[in-house]
Amino acid sequence: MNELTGRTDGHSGMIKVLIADDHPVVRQGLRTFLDLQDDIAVVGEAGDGEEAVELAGRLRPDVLLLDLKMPRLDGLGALARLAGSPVRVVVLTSVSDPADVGPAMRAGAAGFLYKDIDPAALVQAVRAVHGGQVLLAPEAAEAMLGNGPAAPPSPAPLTEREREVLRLIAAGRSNREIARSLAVAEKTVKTHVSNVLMKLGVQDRTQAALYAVRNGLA
Amino acid sequence: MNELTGRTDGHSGMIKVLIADDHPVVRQGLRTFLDLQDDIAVVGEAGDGEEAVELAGRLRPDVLLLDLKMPRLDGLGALARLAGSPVRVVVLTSVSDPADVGPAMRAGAAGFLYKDIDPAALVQAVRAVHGGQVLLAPEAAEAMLGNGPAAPPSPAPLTEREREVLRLIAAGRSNREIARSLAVAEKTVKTHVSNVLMKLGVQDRTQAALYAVRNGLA
DNA sequence: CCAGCCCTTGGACCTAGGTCTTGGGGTGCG
DNA sequence: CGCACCCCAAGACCTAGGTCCAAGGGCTGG
Repeated sequence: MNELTGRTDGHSGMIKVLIADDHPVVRQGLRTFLDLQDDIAVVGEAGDGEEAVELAGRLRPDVLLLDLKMPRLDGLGALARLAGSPVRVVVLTSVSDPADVGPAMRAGAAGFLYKDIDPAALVQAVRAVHGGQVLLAPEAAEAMLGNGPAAPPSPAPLTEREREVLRLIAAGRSNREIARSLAVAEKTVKTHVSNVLMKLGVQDRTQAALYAVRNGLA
Repeated sequence: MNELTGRTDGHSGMIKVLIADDHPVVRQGLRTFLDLQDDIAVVGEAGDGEEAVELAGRLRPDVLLLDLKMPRLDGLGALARLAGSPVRVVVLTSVSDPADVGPAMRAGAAGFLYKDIDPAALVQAVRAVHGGQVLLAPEAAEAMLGNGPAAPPSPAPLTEREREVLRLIAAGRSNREIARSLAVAEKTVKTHVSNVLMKLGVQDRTQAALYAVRNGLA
């Protein structure tokens, strides 16, 4: 929409930010600091993931600063529910658990930062993410690279049989039913399913079904 | 579109029929007989489920006469893949296996008949189905009623927690992940999932996910 | 205060789903 | 011809998903 000047002009380009953290003082701190920037407007605060998802839908912020550890619904859960939403989500966590990085990025986060970040850098980060960039704290980046390329679902071509199986998965059929429909052993179907999962880069049949319907392969 | 006179007029209301059966002589028999009717036009023939799905998409018939036992992809499989298609599918089977009726109807069949049907009755059936009716051979009807009301997903209300779990299922998360996100034990999640499946009237998480996205609960 | 609902957890149990590995049957190529 | 490669199929094996059953705590309304 607008260029990446790192700073949009006065009023029309205000970056709307939503803050989600279960700790009120953190929210307050972030809010007052971010509001000082004349290109950023904090439009809301959420105390848990549930609220974050709800407010993200209503307030339509450009950027969501999201804590991971929260009651009711945590950051990862909220992230999952925001799939497909236009909001740019920046995970902002205190505890540095490398195991969270992969799932978060795979779930569509646009950034992964730690709370010890320099405030000025955070502001820069918000602008960068709003501009379309993805950015990771150094430690997070390391964690990502460590466990391999998590998100390269290289469009490996499916074989005829595999497409067939995928379509039936997307129709909600069980392996047994698929086997009957294709007149092969259930074991065979499992093999095909396994290959489909690998090629699509997903972990189970449910994700495969979702993938299929979203990409019109249904 | 047109009234249910049981017989649409001359040329504009021709009922386009596609025949799917792996036995050529059966196809030939059906075709010649149906083509004698001046309100019915057989627009194509398929020798297996694969072909049936393909031709249904290309020829856009009004009615598909579908055999169950077929190579490559059987009737049930074809039916599953035609979900959402406007084609009215009439299952036309030779073997009378009551166990097939439920799945077929649940998969969206508009009719379930046996091949020993009186030809004149078949023609009537094609017209009726084209007119929007659903009809079952007596034996099929019995089989349906026998195994309970297969398709009354009475919209039992989900509890707050259950909706939450459903949304996460629809996001493709595993029970373990959902448990982490909601900060509860995995067993708890399983209980919720189980309840959701029951209330939605589906058999597994994949179907639940599909249900959720289709009904906008995602 | 008790009844009833919701949420939670646990244990025991069974089955569907997935992974890994192997082998047969094409087909293309040196 | 022999080799390599791919698709399909299938057996052995392990794990996640789901069912059934039971029970305790919190909240609400009669």
